[in-house]
Amino acid sequence: MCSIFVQIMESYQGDLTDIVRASSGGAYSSMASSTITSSPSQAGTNNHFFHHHYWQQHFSSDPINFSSFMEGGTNFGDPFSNMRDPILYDLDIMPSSGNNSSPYFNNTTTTTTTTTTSSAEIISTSCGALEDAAPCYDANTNTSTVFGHKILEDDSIMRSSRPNTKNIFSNMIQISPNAAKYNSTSPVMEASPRAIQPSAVVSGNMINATKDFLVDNTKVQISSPRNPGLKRRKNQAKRVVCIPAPAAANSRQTGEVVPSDLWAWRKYGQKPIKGSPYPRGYYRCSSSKVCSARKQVERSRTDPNMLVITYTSEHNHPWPTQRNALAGSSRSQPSKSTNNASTSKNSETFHKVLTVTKPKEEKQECNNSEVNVFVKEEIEMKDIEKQLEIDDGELSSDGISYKPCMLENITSYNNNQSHEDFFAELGEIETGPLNLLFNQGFIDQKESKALDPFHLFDWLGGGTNNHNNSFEEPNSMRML
DNA sequence: CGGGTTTGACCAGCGC
DNA sequence: GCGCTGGTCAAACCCG
Repeated sequence: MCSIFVQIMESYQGDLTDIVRASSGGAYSSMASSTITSSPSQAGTNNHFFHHHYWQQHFSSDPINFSSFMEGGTNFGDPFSNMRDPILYDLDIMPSSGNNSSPYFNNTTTTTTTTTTSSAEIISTSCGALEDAAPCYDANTNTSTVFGHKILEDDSIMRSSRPNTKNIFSNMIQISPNAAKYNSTSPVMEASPRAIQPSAVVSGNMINATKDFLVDNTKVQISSPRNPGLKRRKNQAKRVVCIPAPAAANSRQTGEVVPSDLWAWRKYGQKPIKGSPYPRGYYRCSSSKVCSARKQVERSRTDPNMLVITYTSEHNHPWPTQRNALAGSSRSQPSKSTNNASTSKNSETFHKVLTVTKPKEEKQECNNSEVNVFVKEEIEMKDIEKQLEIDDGELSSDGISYKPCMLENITSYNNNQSHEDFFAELGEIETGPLNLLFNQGFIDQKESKALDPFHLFDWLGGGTNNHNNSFEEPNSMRML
């Protein structure tokens, strides 16, 4: 079972164990737990259905999206940084014609926001979400799936805009507490790794941000090394991806096996972590010297078969368009053995769980049988936590722990609409992240597929580049 | 030679 | 204030 968890929590300390709370219970994750563990048949069925149809509809005609998703779904890259997770695409805002007409995206680039949101704002807007939308109550499971919407609302605070709330996925990936960083009107485009502040800008926002960065690169501010401000990124937004560890076929003797992605990473450190027999590797983006993106790779303490990849900050540049930009990553690429059992397993189903996890609670590790892939979005949530503690009695039952929106809404679709309707809507999001990128001026969208400017076919097709020719599609991909 | 990794040292945040 | 811990630096080295 492949599960993707998107979580928001405070000051994540880099241990995946916080994440898994969502799947195994806890005061703040009972809803998520109910879906993952208490309703496996339903979830599995729905997700299998979703997976199968989604792949067929979404990727069969779009190799770029396909490849990007392959990275996220099976090759375990970092599609979550700059590429919108196709599953999380907002069905309403994604322009079918690729004209970037979405007001949502426009808002992300024109709204100046703050990076902090008071608990009152969060809670009140959450209530607003409940009242206004409350679209996802599932009588069968006695759960409400408003968290995605909550995030939407939270996010909308920062955007001074409220997207259409029809879509269930629209907000899961739009967690952008620092979206304003990339605002073209921002006085300074913080681009230095030493100067940049944490950002959870993701996907579409990032694409826009990339544009802004390119257009307005005079705003780039490069600070001197040894900027003390980055030593501890307490407020850093992080995403944690837990994946099955690829086989160590081409790992170096002492190196960790780091799954490939479309970004070029350079390892700059490795540290033994207290309490863990496995070291943590530190990587930074090597595509751009001013890119602040970093990731940490370590093995799960309790399940060495799982890799925990923590992404920090965001890329401030497009995907590397030159193969040589990926050259360095070849040394740490997984071998063709990525098509192992667990990988194939991952592709069978999808779960997406968006939940709030109370930090520093008892931790649990990835459970390979339950969770193979999950993503956690983190933002500074101290205020939220405070409010949660205050309102624990009320919110723990229906306000904080949120059942996975995707599953619930799929269920809703199952009940109220045909699958075809649901996935027909998904089909509207066929314009993938790269297309968005193209829409931002990189290339004409209509030509994107033919031109394959990112050489994704080469990467996926076993070309000479050793970065991705190690990729072998999992069984589930062969359905296509 | 240019890119990567390795690894010890340094530094800052945090808890006591 | 001190020690622990984690994140980063940078020199040395490796690899294609």
